[in-house]
Amino acid sequence: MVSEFPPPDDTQSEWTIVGERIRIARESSGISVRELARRIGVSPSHVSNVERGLASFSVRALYSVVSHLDISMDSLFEDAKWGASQENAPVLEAVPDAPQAQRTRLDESGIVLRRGERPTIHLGNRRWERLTSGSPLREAEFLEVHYAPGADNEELPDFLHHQSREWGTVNQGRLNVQVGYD
Amino acid sequence: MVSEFPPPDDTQSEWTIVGERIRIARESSGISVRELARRIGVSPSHVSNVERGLASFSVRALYSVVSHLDISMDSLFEDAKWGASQENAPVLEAVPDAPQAQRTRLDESGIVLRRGERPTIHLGNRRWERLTSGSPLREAEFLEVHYAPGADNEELPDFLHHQSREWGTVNQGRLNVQVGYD
DNA sequence: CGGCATCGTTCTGTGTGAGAGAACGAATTT
DNA sequence: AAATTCGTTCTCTCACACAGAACGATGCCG
Repeated sequence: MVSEFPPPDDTQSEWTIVGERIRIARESSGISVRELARRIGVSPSHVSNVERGLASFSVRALYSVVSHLDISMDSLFEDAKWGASQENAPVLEAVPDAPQAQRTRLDESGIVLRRGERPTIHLGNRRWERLTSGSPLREAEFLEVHYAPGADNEELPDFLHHQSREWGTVNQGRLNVQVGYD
Repeated sequence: MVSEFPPPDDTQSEWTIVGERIRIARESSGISVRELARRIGVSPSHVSNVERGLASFSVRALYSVVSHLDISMDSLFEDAKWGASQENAPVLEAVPDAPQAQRTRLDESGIVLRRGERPTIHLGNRRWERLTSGSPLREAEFLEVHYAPGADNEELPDFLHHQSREWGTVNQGRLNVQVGYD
């Protein structure tokens, strides 16, 4: 058999790492290839091949996998192809009395946001201070919110209802929270 | 043409909502079907069909979509099939002086975690108080951490290096942070 | 008005890869 | 030594992820 040149196959590296992560997650759960296959409704051979980067899952199979292994889809693909953002992150020390040069690098990197530099939104009797730099669209936002006494969110327009999860701690005072909306 | 019985097609509902969300994200970006198709390397017709739930993306196409639209994979599938957890969430008021019955429901739901009920981990000269209930594996953790003066993380074992992102605010004192590791 | 883009959509058609299923050797267990 | 169970390695096939052309609308410009 005449073997063709191994095609550049830029997806191979991607699926290889995804497969490895699935294997890690599966073994962490302490279940076998066959058991996982049974749960997600595919053949054991297929699971085996995917985990070794020789095959790939369909979206519905992948969805089933992450559901049963209780992991997130994004965690499987994070830094798979582009990323490396986390990998070769520079090792920086954010000590308060660091040399000026390093302080600047840290500040410019967006890793550290110092008080007084916080992007702030004033909404009537509320004040929102963003505690992180970077895009507010993706990932997460981290906010410090100040409500004036008696302030409320009643007049929130509908389009500010967003699909996401929120965590919060009350540092001072007393907060009435309505969970859910109709 | 003899049309077959429409198959139960339990994936249809799933892909329908995923398609809708892609459409919303695309239109929010202000780009056309053709433009998105060009960027992710598929035909415009295919994008159109996927957005209307008549076809589905491969994993690599989907990965390309979320990369270009700057959204997360999980956001596309959240509550798509199982969930509804967010949708029909009960509307509850967590007011401090609420009737006892409602207090109990809120506490048991895991939505509210009151002070004194926090799961706490003592690690030598550090104290970690979890501010959320629920599984620490998935999603996010929200912690209040107390370091004794001079305490550090030096002796952290390797396996505690985790793939995730962390945000933090320093409420009191002075904290030396090392970003990245080798 | 005609002409030209560009929009999203509707067809028909096809190549590939997602996945099945049987059989394998190696460990365990009885 | 028979019977499980493990992960793996084959071969084969059918669905479906996609392409590509053509469609009717809409809008723009002279």
